[in-house]
Amino acid sequence: MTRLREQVLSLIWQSHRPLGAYDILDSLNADGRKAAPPTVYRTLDFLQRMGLVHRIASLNAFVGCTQPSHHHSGCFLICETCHNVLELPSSSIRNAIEGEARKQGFAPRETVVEVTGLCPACKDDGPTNE
Amino acid sequence: MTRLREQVLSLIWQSHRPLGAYDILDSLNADGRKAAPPTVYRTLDFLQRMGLVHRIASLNAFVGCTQPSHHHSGCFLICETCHNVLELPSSSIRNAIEGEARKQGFAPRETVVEVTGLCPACKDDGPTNE
DNA sequence: CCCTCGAACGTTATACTATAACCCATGTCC
DNA sequence: GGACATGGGTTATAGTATAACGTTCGAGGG
Ligand SMILES: [Zn+2]
Ligand SMILES: [Zn+2]
Ligand SMILES: [Zn+2]
Ligand SMILES: [Zn+2]
Repeated sequence: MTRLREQVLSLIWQSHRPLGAYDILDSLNADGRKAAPPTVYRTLDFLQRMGLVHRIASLNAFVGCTQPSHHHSGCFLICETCHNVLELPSSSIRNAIEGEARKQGFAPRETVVEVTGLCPACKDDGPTNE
Repeated sequence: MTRLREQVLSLIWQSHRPLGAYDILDSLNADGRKAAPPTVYRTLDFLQRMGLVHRIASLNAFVGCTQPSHHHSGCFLICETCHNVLELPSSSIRNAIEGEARKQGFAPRETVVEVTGLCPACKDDGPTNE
């Protein structure tokens, strides 16, 4: 864990929404570091390999993992209004999906599950607040 | 259904792999049409709204739907070697996921399920053929 | 018939996301 | 000290997507 990696991880943890790579880049540069895109993407790759960060494919953005203890593909509920993301403990869902895949003779390696919709707060608050 | 839309849909159907928007763009232009990116993206938006085409978020690419009769989010098995994609009839999986989401008070609208791995053919053929 | 309106598409420019390729500094092992 | 691996800076470029505006054409109403 280097200073750069800590810095990026901390940015991701402090935001409760997914961060784009260029958001992170801007924060780093605002913070005095002289970074360019490859720096950020390399760091994100590392954090993903460590299981500390997930990429949200449908948003091109990155979130901290809430169960970094073991490697896993995540399962995410993404609010379209407030943009908060909830990571579900996904093992049962993933098992179901990968079971279905194996039934087709397919050997799963990585599974993306991303549900977009409205979180409890935004669902109840009606269409008033964006 | 206009000529352009038919043309794009036919390109997508003829390819058994996901096509990138710029692949489609190149095909159109090779075919005499003078198209630019917005033309392609607009057409793809339309075809998605019609339920004829799905976007694969983890590939930034588009595939034809195999059950265009009713609107649905797809559930895809994506081979990392041959790049073929199989769309599963996903209702049971989607129900499970969306049930889990509702348990959290979340109102699901769209669900992305994308499994990458090896298809039956590539799994058995070993690492020989790319 | 002429007018209005909206849909489809062309056109230009630009934003956003990600990677290639190369360099140098530092640390470890022999 | 030399060989090698890792981290990260630097420059350039590739790949994906949208904003904003203009033109054409056809449907429907006066
Ligand atoms: Zn996680
Ligand atoms: Zn919300
Ligand atoms: Zn489908
Ligand atoms: Zn395959």
